Amino acid sequence: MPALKGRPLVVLSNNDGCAIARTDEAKALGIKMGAPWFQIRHLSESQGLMGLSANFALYGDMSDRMMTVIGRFSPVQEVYSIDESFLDLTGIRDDLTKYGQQIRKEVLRDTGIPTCVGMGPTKTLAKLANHMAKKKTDWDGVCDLGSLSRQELARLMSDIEVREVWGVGRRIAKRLNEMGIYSVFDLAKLDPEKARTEFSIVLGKTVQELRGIPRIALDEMSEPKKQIISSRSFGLPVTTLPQLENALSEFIATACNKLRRQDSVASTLQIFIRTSPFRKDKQYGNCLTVNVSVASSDSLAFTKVALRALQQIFRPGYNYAKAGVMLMDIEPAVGIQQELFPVEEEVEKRVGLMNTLDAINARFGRGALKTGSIGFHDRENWYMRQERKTPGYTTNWEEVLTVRA
DNA sequence: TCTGGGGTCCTAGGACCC
DNA sequence: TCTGGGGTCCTAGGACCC
Repeated sequence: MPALKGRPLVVLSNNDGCAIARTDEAKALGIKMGAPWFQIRHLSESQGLMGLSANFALYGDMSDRMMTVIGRFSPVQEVYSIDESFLDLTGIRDDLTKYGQQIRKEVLRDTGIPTCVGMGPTKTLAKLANHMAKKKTDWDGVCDLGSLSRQELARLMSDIEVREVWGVGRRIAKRLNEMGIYSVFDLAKLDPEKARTEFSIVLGKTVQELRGIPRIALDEMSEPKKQIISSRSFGLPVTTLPQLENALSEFIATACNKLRRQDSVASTLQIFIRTSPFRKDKQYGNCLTVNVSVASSDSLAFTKVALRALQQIFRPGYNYAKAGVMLMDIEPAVGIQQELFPVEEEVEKRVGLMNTLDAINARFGRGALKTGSIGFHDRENWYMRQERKTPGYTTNWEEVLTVRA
């Protein structure tokens, strides 16, 4: 939102629970990643802090647009996350720093999104370069490590904490610190073999990547998911079985839709329910994993299984705070049932039914057509709170951005 | 009152096999 | 008294990512 530029602002998680994205201005107020909104809300009066509910449909759409623009700059692109993408720039003859500037310019022009570009001989170094591009305000958002001298690179790497390296999390950073390794440069000097034996294969690769030896391949094709999760924290405590049935049915619908979109079937379902670990109430949580005899992506079949499983683990007398489903043992849909089993008319009908369901929901909006177990009422009782949501400027006809001349 | 959601990879250890 | 060796598969849990 260009109009909000310069304001301290955070994007809030589901239920407006905690801050999951912060502008520099918000960071300057000392707001940590994951800070609960109720603890920082007072800053809205005193410091002009804004908190906005997450609007993932909008972010997903803007991300697609941005990735399309970036993809114009290389035949080989890996979309790594909602806001990051790797490009193979092998063979680019132009000055890479200028090339990076061009990428930034076009993304800004076509989507309004400000970006930074980092270049290096490995993915880990490119990520590091991107980090530098963000931090060094006089670099205009682009950093090509190849344009730096060895000494310059060493000096810059010495100034960055090892925790910033891609693949080094809190735990590993702590252990590295205990060995006297504090900066990125320290880590790059570590013997990769030692990193491998004393930590893990993964860290061994990371060290080699920091030394400029590619060990993490560029994944062009996004692989189909191996597990699909749909879960939510509830807006209010949930106590009854019917409410949980509604919620689980909706999660199944979401998860199975994702499964069908990647042309897969699953043969294992896990469901879970739990109370809030943050409350002083008596606690209960449980999960149940069920193998189904025939792998499918049938929402109705999975709903049945989920509701039966729920009956087994549900205990009355608790304030449930979260529930979810996970689909596992996922494989491609093609040829499984058809080859191993005679195609039953019933199965074919079901596949047709699911296709129709998806088509209707794509056209008339999510939830236009749904199973009876999801229900029409009670949703307010558990569905997430989103009191501070921005309009779906590009994803909802009612909320399309209009410009007045 | 109020604390997110969705993923991946790797490893160790147990079950089981011949 | 002595009690093999080598392998695979599965699962739970830990670590990381955004």
